[in-house]
Amino acid sequence: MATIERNTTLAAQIRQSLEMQIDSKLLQPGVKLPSERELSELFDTTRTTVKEALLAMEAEGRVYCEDRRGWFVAPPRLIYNPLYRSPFHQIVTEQKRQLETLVLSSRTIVATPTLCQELALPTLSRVNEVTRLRKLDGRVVLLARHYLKPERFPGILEHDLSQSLTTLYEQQYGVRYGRSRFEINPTAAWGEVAQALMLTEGSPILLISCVNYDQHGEIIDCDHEYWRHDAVRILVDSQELERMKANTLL
Amino acid sequence: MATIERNTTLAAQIRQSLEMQIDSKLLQPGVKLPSERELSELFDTTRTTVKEALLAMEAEGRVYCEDRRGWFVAPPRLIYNPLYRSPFHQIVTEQKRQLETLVLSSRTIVATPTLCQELALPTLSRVNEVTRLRKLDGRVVLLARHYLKPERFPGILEHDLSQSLTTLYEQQYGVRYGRSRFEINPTAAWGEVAQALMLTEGSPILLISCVNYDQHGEIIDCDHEYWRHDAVRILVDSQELERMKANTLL
DNA sequence: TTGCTCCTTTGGTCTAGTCCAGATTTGAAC
DNA sequence: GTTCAAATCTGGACTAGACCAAAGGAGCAA
Repeated sequence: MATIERNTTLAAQIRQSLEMQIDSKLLQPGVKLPSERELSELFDTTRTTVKEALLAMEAEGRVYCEDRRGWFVAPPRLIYNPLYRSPFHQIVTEQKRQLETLVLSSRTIVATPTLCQELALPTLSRVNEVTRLRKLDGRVVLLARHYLKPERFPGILEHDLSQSLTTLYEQQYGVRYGRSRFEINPTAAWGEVAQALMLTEGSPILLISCVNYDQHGEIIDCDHEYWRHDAVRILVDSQELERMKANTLL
Repeated sequence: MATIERNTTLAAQIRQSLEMQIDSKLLQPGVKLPSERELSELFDTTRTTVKEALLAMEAEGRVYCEDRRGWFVAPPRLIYNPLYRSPFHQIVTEQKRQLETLVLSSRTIVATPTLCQELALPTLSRVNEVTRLRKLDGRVVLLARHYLKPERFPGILEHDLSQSLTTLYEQQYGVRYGRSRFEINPTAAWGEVAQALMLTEGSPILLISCVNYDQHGEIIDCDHEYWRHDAVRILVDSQELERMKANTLL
């Protein structure tokens, strides 16, 4: 009766073996695994097969890979509610994690057609773009690009953009978040995004696009958030919106 | 127009080449690509390299693979709002797509610890499990498992479960959806899930877990939805909740 | 038509390498 | 200590195959 159908493939055995090590805490989150070459010797096989096992574990979010640096045990996912527009720093610290923000660039650009549509702008409008890289407990997990209307936030690019934009909006411009809208797309990382997230070109990522409105229902800005897919779990509760609204009205 | 950028890698060239064919509509959504062997001959390379290109395109949602059947051009994603609990059939037809539902199993089981927590049940409770496979324009895209409290829906397993559960709840039991809560996890497909979705073990998928409440705030049921990641785009608008609530109150 | 085999095609799994580019480390010069 | 170049280590890209299992089609029989 208790015929445990052994997963026959070699890659599956490697996977099980590594998972046991992780589950038993012998391999702690963030710790580097032995190199693909070492693992292939250890399991008496080739790099190809080891890689296959690692890719499947990566898809599940058990391990992650940093380009040419190695494979690591994945920490627990950050729980994230894109509707809940509180300062990101707060979300992170509430979960007892540590956040680090790097401003990669901030400039004024001509909006792409997609952007014009998202921000309800006429074609060839200029927008401010702020690109920031976020690290969770020292690990790069998110590349966020914010796009804002220049006339709405004059001179914002002169401020320190490594702090919370939410706070900056409110304190410097008296703008507060109201409702918002978001979209989630599982997609692949290319070019700058892949580089910044230390991913190989074509790796699967999660793209979260938010459009945010102020207390008067006017569009404030939008974000394109490129997440390492193993680093996040999206959670949305329709009841939480009640609380949010209460806060906004205060 | 069609500028072939000199992306260095061979896999990137194959990708660009295939993408051009798709973009130019020479390869229509749902059409089968030549086999990996044929492509490797065509591009004068090996299956390994062709596969690398295809995997990257799959991650992006441009193509998809069905286990031992071949590679196909991916149709547009279904836009889906997990908070908006209208009959799934309706969501699909509104987007001019065709839905097919197969009931894979319906039975009473002992709830797993996770399930007990989600449904706020005491340990070792029994729940009804309904497993359904959904096809979009003939293609398998979603495996959904519904878990419901038996005492809440006596004899429900005797009904035709290929129709809308929302409608069945309302018409047979007078239960209507109120608020809900959902979670999105990018993860990997194993065992039955992989088989049902015609995926290879360890392929990346999207797991959407919903907990649904009735008009009185009592838990009705929960779903575990295993989506082919290329088939769906999640869209949530906090304003839409206003409309929803208005509907519920009527 | 229905059911059944058998064969072909397909991707899945795996071997055993090679060469390359970027990241890291090491160690010597300053 | 600091700086910088060289050596080493890592995964990325790629070759050229092999065998396997499942899907699908062809053809035959009831």
